[in-house]
Amino acid sequence: MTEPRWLNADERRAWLAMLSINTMLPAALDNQLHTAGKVSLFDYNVMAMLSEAEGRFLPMSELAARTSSSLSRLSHVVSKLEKRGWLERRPHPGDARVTTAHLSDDGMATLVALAPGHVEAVRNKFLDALTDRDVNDLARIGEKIVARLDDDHWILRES
Amino acid sequence: MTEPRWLNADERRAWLAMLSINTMLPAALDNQLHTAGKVSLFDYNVMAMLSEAEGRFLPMSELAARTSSSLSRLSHVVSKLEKRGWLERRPHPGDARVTTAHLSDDGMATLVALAPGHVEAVRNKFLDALTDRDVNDLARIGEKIVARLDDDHWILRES
DNA sequence: ACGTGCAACTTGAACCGTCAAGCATAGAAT
DNA sequence: ATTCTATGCTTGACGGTTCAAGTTGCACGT
Repeated sequence: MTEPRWLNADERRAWLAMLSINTMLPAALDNQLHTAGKVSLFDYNVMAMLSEAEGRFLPMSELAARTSSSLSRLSHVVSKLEKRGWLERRPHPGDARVTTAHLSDDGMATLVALAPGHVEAVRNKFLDALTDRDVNDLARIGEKIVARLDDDHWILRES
Repeated sequence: MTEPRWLNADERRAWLAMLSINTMLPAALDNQLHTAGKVSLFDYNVMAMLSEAEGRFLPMSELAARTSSSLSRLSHVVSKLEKRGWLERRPHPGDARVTTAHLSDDGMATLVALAPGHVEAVRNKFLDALTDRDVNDLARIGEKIVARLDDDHWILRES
């Protein structure tokens, strides 16, 4: 039981900024997406990840990994999006335990319609605050943090 | 209606990392705090902000600003913490519209008990991934992003 | 072939956050 | 004085997230 090492000035600045960003940034983007199309940032992301996958489908667990979410959370959301006709669940041919989520044409159309406004918001609320150098530094630092939280997170595989 | 500027490689890396951190980091810290004392990261933060204030109290709106939250969210949480005996609401002497939230001795004791484990988790899940230089860069970049989201956010006042 | 364990989900309940509405007070305008 | 607008906050309903528990199917050892 030793005395904990409290945060120094820079650590505190970094931590408080991170904390504020964590609540304000998703709120701002959620807001834009919700007024543009009654979709949350998470909903959007689920569909975006499917749209980039081969054949526009992924097993639930892979989709959960790519959205950094729990399987439970994902399952609820997929049910919701399925009711709207944007997604479809299908059994996996090779393994009866796995369910694959497929992005429907309607889902793709919705995503395409929402994408420009969303990218604009990402720039407006986030990237436009930064220089090219900042963006590069942030990518490097951000990936280190991701690695710390999950050492084989999918975003670390590509680069 | 011009073609939107899609993200380049570094922008995409920074954005995806930010997105993953936004979901995984609060989850990890929430987890630690919840198993240590049935408290959420937000609950902890509310109490921490009060503990650092003069006299251990703040008006609701100031507390909302310091936790980057809506007044509504804060009000619900303060009610919850009040029921646990950690906080107390009092009317403001000078302005009958404002309510002040006071951290009780019990609340302070709870916070003191939780603090070492929490700081340890912040280091373990976040700061330990970074060099001193990274921490400094992140503080600078993070504050730019915060400024973009709210140009007179309280964390920008001190520095 | 059978049991044991694990992996991939799904579900319902409890909890938390957001949103829209409402209320009381303060301050400004006339 | 009286109205008008803005500020500060609370509340309840709704929808989303988490948590614990349960189901099904695969893989492996015996």
